[in-house]
Amino acid sequence: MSEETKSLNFIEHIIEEDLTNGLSKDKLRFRFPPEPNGYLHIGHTKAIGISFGLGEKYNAPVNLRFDDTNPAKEEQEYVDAIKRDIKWLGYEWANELYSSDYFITLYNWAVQLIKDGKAYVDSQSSEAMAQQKGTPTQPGVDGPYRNRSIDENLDLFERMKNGEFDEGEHILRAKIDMQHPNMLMRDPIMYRVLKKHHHRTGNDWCIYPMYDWTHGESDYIEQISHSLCSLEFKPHRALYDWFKEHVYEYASESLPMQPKQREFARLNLSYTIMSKRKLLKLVQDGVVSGWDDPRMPTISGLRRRGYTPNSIRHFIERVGVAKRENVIDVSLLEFCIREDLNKTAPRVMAVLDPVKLIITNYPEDKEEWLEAENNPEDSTAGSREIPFSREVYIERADFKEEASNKFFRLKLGSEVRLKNAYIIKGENVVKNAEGHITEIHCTYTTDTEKKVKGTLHWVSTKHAVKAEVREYDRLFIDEAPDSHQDKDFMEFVNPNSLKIIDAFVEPSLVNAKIGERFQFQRLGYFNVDDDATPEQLVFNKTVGLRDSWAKLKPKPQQQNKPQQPQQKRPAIEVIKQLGKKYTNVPEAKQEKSKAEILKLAEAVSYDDLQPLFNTAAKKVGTRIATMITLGVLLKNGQERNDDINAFISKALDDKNELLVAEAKAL
RNA sequence: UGGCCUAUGGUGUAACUGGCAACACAUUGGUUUUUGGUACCAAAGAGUCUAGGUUCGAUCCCUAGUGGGCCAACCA
Repeated sequence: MSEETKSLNFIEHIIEEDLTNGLSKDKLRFRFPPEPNGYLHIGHTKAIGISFGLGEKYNAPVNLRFDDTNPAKEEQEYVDAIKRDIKWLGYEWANELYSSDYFITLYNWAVQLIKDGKAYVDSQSSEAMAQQKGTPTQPGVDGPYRNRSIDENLDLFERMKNGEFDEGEHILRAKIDMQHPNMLMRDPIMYRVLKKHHHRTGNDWCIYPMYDWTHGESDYIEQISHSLCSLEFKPHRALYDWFKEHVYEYASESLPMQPKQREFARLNLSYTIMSKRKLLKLVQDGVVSGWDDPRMPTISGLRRRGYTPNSIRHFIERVGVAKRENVIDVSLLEFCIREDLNKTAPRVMAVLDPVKLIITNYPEDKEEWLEAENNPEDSTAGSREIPFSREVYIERADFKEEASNKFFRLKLGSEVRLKNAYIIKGENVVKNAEGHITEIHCTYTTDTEKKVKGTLHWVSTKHAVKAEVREYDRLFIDEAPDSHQDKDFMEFVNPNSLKIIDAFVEPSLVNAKIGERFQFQRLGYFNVDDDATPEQLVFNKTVGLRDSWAKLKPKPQQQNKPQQPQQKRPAIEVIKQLGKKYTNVPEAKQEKSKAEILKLAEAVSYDDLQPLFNTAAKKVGTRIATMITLGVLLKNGQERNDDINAFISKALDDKNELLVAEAKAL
């Protein structure tokens, strides 16, 4: 197989460069470092996909490291959920590790740093420290404890560790530079006292290391080669390196690899929020049923909704990796799940909004079991039998008493196919007192060969199985609910994001098991929800099918709008465009461009052209095109004026021969 | 009154580090079809934020401007 040379993203470029500069391939090592304080969401899958994807690409180990340095927020429940979600996505970590595993090493290094005069104990209030820290635009000032003696620092720090102080009394900070333009370098905090129970270390510790001190050193201990994180950590890099370089002095023999932190832009999805804190609020306020509510952008939510690991991995691949802020349209995610399910999901029939259809010339007591293909995309999927009888349900939207011939479905007097069954013809309707259609009467023919425009799905009323179908709409009505300074994201919650439908499904579905995915033909993809029981089927609508009919429908109302004729671009614009590349293209194309410009020039007025006389000297191509166009205008009777003469004479002095030649021609 | 990052069709990402701006989604036509699905074919859509500079040649390198983002938690 010829490996297709896929273009590399900027991180892969960095790795390739390191490799060519002598980094041995077997030294490559990555990590995914979640804090166990919430559930993983679709945004995390980007980070997961990048690090684990790199691991797969280079056959390098990827550690799963729980960044568990804040016992106030972290729980075992989240650890378990995160592991389950990553496994479900199909990734394997080399080692399951915890930052808390390194508490003792970190502590010893911190003591070394104190001994080297690189860290000190500060005993002020957090307010006082914030004061001294300055602002992004104003430098900070040194605090009163900054020059404590090493011995005092050592003593205080040990007593902090021993639990002699309350929270907030003392902290340990690195001694860097209170005037540094990067605020993170203004003597950042390394340790704080926290008398909390930790989900792994219990009550062993009452001082806990901060992120910056822990994260880079954990990377270093694990000998991670490339530490990838999102853009907001860019300012942390200076500190990451500062700590790393100092610790390297203590451990370079046993730990020779110095990790590199590199940052990429995180994923944003339209109509979605990605903040753990805000997702937690949706759960706590009961807006959704839990972290795994099918409307949630969490991995567990997507899983329950019916998304496949494959579809999510493809999505992440397509999203790409770069450094600029981005908003991905949800339609890409939907495309990815349809793409996957189209190939794999068995087709079945279900009617969500039923109306009874009676085939008057079909015997009342007759029933037939007709063969139905399970998946036209998969020849190995086989077929099943579905029952047919005189009375079936069809979708209410599939019938109109009369309609234009754009309507391919059932109407009175015309024919349509019942999928996998017969061709029927609409004869008449029965309505109740309110004029609501209660029955559609039709006749059938066994000639199934003939061509008809439409095909309907159906379920035999006698054999139909009741099922609950949950149809979801986006959770937020705003494209970026997160991004309004003046409004809370909760204001944009869509009140109608869940619709519960009593539906009829074909009997083959009675034994459908939780998690199984189907295509309800002509409707969309559905999976069996966790709430389903042997007595009550429950389906989630994962995503609808693409529906080009739905797009046609709203048209009649807007028909009156004057048809905007395909606006042709003004000739002068096209000329500018041709000109821009003029000097870069091969001669043959140049001639073609010139011919085109000559033709277009006929449609150009002097007023259009005049502004181009001021084109920057550098833009020779545009000037040539302008010159050619000017030639046409002059030929057609345009009189010479000062502007024209100045433009031509300036061109005559140019270095570019083409331009000079065109100018001479005038 | 600062520092850092960033700017390419509607969206996202490319362009082998300077050589006719490509791919995917979305859009619009068409063909096939017992799913108005799928598949296939085609079209349209940017000349790369602006102004300078270097160069035979700039999306790419340099400078300045402008727009967007991040940075002042004993959070990660």
